[in-house]
Amino acid sequence: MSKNNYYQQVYDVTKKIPLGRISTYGAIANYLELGSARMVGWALNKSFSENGVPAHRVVNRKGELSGRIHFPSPTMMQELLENEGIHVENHKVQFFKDIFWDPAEEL
DNA sequence: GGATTGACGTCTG
DNA sequence: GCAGACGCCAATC
Repeated sequence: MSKNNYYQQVYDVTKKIPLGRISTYGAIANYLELGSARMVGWALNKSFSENGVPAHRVVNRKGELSGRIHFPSPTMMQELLENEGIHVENHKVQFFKDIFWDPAEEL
C-alpha cells in the first residue's frame, strides 16, 4: 500500500475532487508533473481495481467522457455524473469549464 | 528484451 | 478552423 508511484498520486488527487466537480487528465498530469496525460488515463484504468476512485469525475480536455467505454457500463459514467448534479449530454460535460476543478486548488 | 498499446495533449500543416 | 502526426512513460504481450 501507499506506493508513492505516479498512479498512486493520481488516485489521491482523483479522490480529492469535490463532488459536483470534474477534472482533466492534463490538469492532473500537469500538477503531478507526470509529463504526460496518458499515464493519468492509464492509471485510472487500474483505479477500478483499487478502492473507490471517482474516475468518472475525470474527463479529457474536451470535456468528453472518453473513459466511459472502460466502465462496467458505458452509461454508468454519465449516470454517476448526473447523480452528482453535473449536466452531461451526448457523453459530454456541459458547463465543463464552470465545474472544472484544478488539483492545484485542493480546496 | 523488444514492440505495441493506452481514459491525452500539444504542435504543425 | 480543422486534420493529422508526434510525444509521454509505463505496463502488457
